[in-house]
Amino acid sequence: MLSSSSSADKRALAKAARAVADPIDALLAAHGLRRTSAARAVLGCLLATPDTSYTHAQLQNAISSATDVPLDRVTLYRLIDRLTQVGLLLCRVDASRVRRYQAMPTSVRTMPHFECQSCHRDSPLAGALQASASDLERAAQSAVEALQALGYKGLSMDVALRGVCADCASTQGLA
Amino acid sequence: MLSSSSSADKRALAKAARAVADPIDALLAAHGLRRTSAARAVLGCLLATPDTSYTHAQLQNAISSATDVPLDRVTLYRLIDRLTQVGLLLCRVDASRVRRYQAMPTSVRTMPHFECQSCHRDSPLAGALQASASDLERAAQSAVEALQALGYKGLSMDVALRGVCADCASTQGLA
DNA sequence: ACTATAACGCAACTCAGTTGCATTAAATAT
DNA sequence: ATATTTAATGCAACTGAGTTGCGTTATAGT
Repeated sequence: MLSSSSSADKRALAKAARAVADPIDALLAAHGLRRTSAARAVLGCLLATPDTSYTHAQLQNAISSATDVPLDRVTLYRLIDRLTQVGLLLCRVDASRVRRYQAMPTSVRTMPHFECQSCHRDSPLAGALQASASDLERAAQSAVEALQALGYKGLSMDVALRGVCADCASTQGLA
Repeated sequence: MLSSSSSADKRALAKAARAVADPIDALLAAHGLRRTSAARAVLGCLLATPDTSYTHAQLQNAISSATDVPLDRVTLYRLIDRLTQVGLLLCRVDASRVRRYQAMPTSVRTMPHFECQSCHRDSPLAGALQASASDLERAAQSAVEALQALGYKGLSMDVALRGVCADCASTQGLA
């Protein structure tokens, strides 16, 4: 009965309450991670800006300016690793070889992009390609669903076109 | 007439003959690059193994063991850059942040692959995903054609799925 | 053959990410 | 509630891929 609950019970209840109250704490607990201030800060920052990816440096900067205590470079690297391994974060390597992290998207959004091998610009595919892009997206969706049926978790798809853009192709000696 | 041809003419003819005789020399010349032994070696190696990508280290190793004179690290980096910029090579960054180079494919083959964020395995999508994969391929093909119509050259598409594979998902505390 | 310049080779450097180890703080057991 | 266990932190030193500067060599055009 309630009146006889021990202080241990009270603490457990308080913890559970906090975990339920804060969705971030709940997520951390659900994935077997400790609820540290650093983890809360990082996950909070990334969940607040879905579809936005940060490099390690950008993330460290964002955290440091938001909180008073800046967290260590290496600690952040390891924290990110943990969050990624349990499927809370999505990590990809961009064209300039740096990793970019973002909150794992809930729905599968595919934004095909083009990387020029000559000028190294990375542009989203839009305009004339809208039609093909939505075809791609539909195909991607069914691929993802197939994988989910196999037990895969936290799936995300990335479609990259590479080549030489029209600008670079015309200003170069090309075959 | 032939009997009056200067030595300069002879050399020019010899060059032209060699360029025609050797498709690699022809490619280099057509893209405004000098026909050096290093360029011939690299392009030859990559054209001999289409759909196979090499890291810088693998390429340097392959060249060095094939020829007697090993070429400099930096020289190889710059050579690769040139070949890529003119559209002869395709460059992509793999999951472990290293660049992989291969001869620019002639047709658009899309081989969707999956990168597990936990075990970091990179596996081609096959089996149950064959259907979705071919859908993807068809959609990719039309996107590429649209870009080609806009003047883009040497196009290639890369479809990457990321997430946590079934193995990792089951052996982890997951939500 | 002569010259201009692209390509080469070496040394030193940068940048993203990693490893080892001692210390601190969550989570769990007493 | 305190003790214990173990995950997470912070620091320093390291690694590995790729880059920059610069003097030298070899190719392309005269």
